[in-house]
Amino acid sequence: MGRSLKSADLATLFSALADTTRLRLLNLMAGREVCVCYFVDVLRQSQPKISRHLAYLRKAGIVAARREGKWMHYRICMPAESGAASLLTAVLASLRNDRQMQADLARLHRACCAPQRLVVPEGAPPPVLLSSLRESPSHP
Amino acid sequence: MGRSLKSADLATLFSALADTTRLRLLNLMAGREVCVCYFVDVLRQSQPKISRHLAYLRKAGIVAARREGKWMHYRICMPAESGAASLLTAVLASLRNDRQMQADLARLHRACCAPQRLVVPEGAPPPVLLSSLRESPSHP
DNA sequence: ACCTCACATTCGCTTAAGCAAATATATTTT
DNA sequence: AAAATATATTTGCTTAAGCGAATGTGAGGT
Repeated sequence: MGRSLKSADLATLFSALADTTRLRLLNLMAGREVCVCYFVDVLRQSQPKISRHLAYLRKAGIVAARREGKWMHYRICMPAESGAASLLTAVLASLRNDRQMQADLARLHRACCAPQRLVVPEGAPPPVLLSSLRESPSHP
Repeated sequence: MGRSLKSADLATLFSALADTTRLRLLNLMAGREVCVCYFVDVLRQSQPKISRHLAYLRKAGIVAARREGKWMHYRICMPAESGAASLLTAVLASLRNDRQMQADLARLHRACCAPQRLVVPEGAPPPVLLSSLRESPSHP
């Protein structure tokens, strides 16, 4: 289990969660690894905006990135601190009750399974359920 | 049970939690009603600063106030929305693992039980465990 | 080498948060 | 009614967040 909680860490975690776009991104990443182009397609927001929020999450240490050729895959990276980790888990559970979050997930699944309706670039690697992968969080 | 979650509400909740001073205040209010003068004494921060953060929590709807003569008592007011409520409960549980939060509670108990060491005004009503009280949240 | 694609970062701007210091308000005391 | 007490709000300032628009970067394709 992780070190004892520092309240400053908790405040930082909550700052990272205090934005609807970032919550939507985390919701899409719950249990899977997602390529940036899917975020842009599903949330219908500009690519720089998505990238900025992903960078924010990365700096907060709750998301990790993996490069695969031209594509960048993001996934949730559970905080080492156990209290923070269980909180984040509770947050992800709460998100599942939100209408918009459910709609986002539906849109993500449509993007993966109905290639003809894609705005996503051809050949983009679809989201993959988390199982493999054993890398350290990227801190650029 | 509360209405279905709106992600905007969640982001607002996290904004309210994204500050160490406010987390310390919430920790002190966990399970009891506390008079402002105790916050000032325990946290050793200026009275206007404490009041500002209490106002922030009140506007976010997670804290309610009750007046008793000169004194104002604050208490946690669980959000109607069930997802937000269980999240807040999880947060309060996490706070209990924090060293500083534990020290704050110890200081609060000392302030209540050792009147000669008080910086708190004479005759200030001590924190009371939540049981009675049935008022609507104050939205000034 | 050059070009394109997928993504990241910077710039300029607007808005909000946080602070200390000062001031205002409500209630009790005298 | 005046003074004192407990708390709240305002003011002025600094810092950070969020956005769109523009620009930079790294990997593949030709």
